[in-house]
Amino acid sequence: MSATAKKTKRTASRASRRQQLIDATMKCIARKGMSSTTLGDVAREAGLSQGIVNLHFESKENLLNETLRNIADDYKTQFNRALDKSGPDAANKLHALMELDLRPSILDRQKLAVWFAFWGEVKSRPRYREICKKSDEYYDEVVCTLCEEIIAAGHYKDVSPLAVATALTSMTNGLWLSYLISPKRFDRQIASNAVAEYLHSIFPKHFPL
Amino acid sequence: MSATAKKTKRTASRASRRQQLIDATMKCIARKGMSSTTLGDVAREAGLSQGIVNLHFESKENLLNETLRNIADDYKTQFNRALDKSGPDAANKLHALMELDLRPSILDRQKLAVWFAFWGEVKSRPRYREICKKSDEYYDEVVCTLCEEIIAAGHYKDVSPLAVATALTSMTNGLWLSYLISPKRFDRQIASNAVAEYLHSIFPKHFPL
Amino acid sequence: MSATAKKTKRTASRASRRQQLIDATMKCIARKGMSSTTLGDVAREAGLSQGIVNLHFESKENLLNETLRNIADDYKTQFNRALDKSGPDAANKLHALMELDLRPSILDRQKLAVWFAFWGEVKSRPRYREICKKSDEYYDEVVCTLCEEIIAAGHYKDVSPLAVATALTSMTNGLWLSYLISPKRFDRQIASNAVAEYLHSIFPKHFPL
Amino acid sequence: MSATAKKTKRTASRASRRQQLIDATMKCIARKGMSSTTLGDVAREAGLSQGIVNLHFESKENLLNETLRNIADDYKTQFNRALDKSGPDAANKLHALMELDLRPSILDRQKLAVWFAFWGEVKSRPRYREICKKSDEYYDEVVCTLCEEIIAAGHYKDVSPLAVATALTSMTNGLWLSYLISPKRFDRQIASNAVAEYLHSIFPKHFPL
DNA sequence: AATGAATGAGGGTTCATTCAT
DNA sequence: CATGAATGAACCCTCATTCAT
Repeated sequence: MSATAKKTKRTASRASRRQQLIDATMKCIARKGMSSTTLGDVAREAGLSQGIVNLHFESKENLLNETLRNIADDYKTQFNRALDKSGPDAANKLHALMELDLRPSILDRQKLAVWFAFWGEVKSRPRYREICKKSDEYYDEVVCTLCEEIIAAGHYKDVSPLAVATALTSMTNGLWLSYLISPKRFDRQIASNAVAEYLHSIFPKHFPL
Repeated sequence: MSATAKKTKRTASRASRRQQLIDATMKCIARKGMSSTTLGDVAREAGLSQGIVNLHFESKENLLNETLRNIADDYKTQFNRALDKSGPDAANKLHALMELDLRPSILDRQKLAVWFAFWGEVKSRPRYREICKKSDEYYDEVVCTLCEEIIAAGHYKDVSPLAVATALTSMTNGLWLSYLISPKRFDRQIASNAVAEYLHSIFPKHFPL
Repeated sequence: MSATAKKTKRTASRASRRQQLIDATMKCIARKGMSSTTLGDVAREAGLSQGIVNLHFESKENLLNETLRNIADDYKTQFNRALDKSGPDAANKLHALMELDLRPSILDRQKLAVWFAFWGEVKSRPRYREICKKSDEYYDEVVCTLCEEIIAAGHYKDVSPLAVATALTSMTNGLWLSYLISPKRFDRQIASNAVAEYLHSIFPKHFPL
Repeated sequence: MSATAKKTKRTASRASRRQQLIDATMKCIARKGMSSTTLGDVAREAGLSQGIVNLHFESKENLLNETLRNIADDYKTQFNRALDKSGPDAANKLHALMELDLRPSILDRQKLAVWFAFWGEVKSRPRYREICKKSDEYYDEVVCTLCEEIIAAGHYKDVSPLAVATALTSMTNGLWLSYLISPKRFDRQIASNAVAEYLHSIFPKHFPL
């Protein structure tokens, strides 16, 4: 085996070990909450030894930052894939993005617990905000642009693309919260209807019932 | 001073000390985050001594529960007041409730930080859910009922009250999150417009632009 | 009421309050152990308020010293009474003293728990030793003198009064320990027999079976 | 080094660290008393760090239980060795056991302080009783059986083996207390004589002066 | 790279003591 | 004399971090 190959393998191994630890972190946060999650818990969940997190992440703070980055990247990937897979039509794309947020791979209680765990600390930890800032702005821009296109195409009067984008984004975030807090009362169909009804009432031509 | 007066005073004093500690707790959570808030921080914030929290709340867990209950009661009071103050008209009431959630006394970054701090742990601490459950159901019912009344009054077809209520509640919750995460990008006017636009498009007769 | 009467009454009241607190202390030590007994426990047991012990005893250390002194005085009183009540005969007196240690007023698990609680700390708290020293020496001397008288009266050969006194005192102390540790296995009759058999075997003429 | 050897070494090391901490605990109890012994004291005495006790014993309670078990095991070992080393003769064995309790390795003020520290709390901590129960019953049985054998062999009339066993066990326990409380007044020779004299007077044929 | 024993700072909590009432 | 709220030192315990293996 060449030195390069070796190095490659070591690197790969290192990356997968980091991912393994991040996965364990998310499981722990979902199960025990952020404030009760210890590095020992994470190591145990990963089936590894006590000191392993510091070995791979230097500090707990860093592990948490990377965990947030990981979940944010995960979302971004799905967001872009949803955008790509849907046809070129703006309404189609917008609908796909809204539905994405209700898909089981996103509307997943474990993942939501992690998101809200970070949001719960975001005011006191600006770093968390920084990690998500760019993507958040990107999502807003995409949604806003789509709205603009639809408004232009449909000649909708008195409709502010920014207001609609704000409403849509807020709505899905709020639905996440509902599902996180009371999963039993939550009904994915009703949530979907709520979004659909909203889109229909704002853009009736593009979103027929 | 009579015995009754004494007792009343002692009781009042005890209650106010508890409130003082709860206020300090909220400030700390907002400033340092839930996972970094220690009882020492709370005591210092309140200008009192180390052991004071355990003296009045027995445990940190209990302090946190009471803090959540306090902020939930605070919201409930404002909710009911908004309901009472607005006229008897359902649309009026609904509008008042939506505006309430954007009023500075509610859309306050410190309070939101506290709300989200608790929501961030709600999955792993069912107690938090229990504390809010009843009020949450009450709010949902009120909003849903108002929607039903408006739908009946306006003969709106194809509008599900539950879907609208869900959309509205989710929207304000989502707006809270936006404001918490990026207060600078948040624009209260746009938020207000987003809600108004939605209400107008769903119930045009009741919510003219 | 005259000033003197008042003073007398206050003094008496003060003494009885101290006794009340000492009694509460003994109950607590018996129930919870010395290391878990707090001044709060004592005050609660006495049905009084938190700060009461410091008011009457200045410090916990002082309360414990006085408690030991109290239980020691109590024993001394009973010891002397037993000595007085029994006839003038030395064997009679010796027998009375031995039986005293098995009487329910002495062989009482609560009292024993207190004695042993203090003995358990005696090595590290010389003050406890000092409190009991004089009486202990007095008891030893009395028992030893009685043995000497009996030996002289019975012309017992090869019997050391000091050794017998030591054996007797140790025996009753050891029986106390047995009763404290395993009250169910302890049989007062067997204990009594053990002492009687010993006395008989050493001083057969004075202690017939 | 093989995996087995490693494991063995790790295990051994772990066991010796526990023993080191137990030894430190006994020293602290003897020096400061049970109620003043803190985990910090124990760690300092062992020359290790604060958290070390919880690392190896989980809790203070557990450390104390293990300390008692350790001292009880230590005694049991010496008891059985004394039994084995003495000849097959019952009187010999009984004498060996009595002498054992006066040997410096047992009649050691530090060890006695530990024993009495636990006995001082035994009423409120049934666990302590449970830890010693089996051995205590074993000792009683052994001593009682030896007495029976001697009684049978010597045709001693009117001698209850249980009473003698009780007397003997109590006596040594009582002697321990004397030594603990007033080591200066205690005379090992007198103690030994007291026991010898008793054995002689009860079983004259088997224990000549 | 990985382990896990060890560290020690800092957490929640207890409690002897003080003090205003 | 008595109360009980308040204090703050010190306790037990946890846990992020280090380090020898």
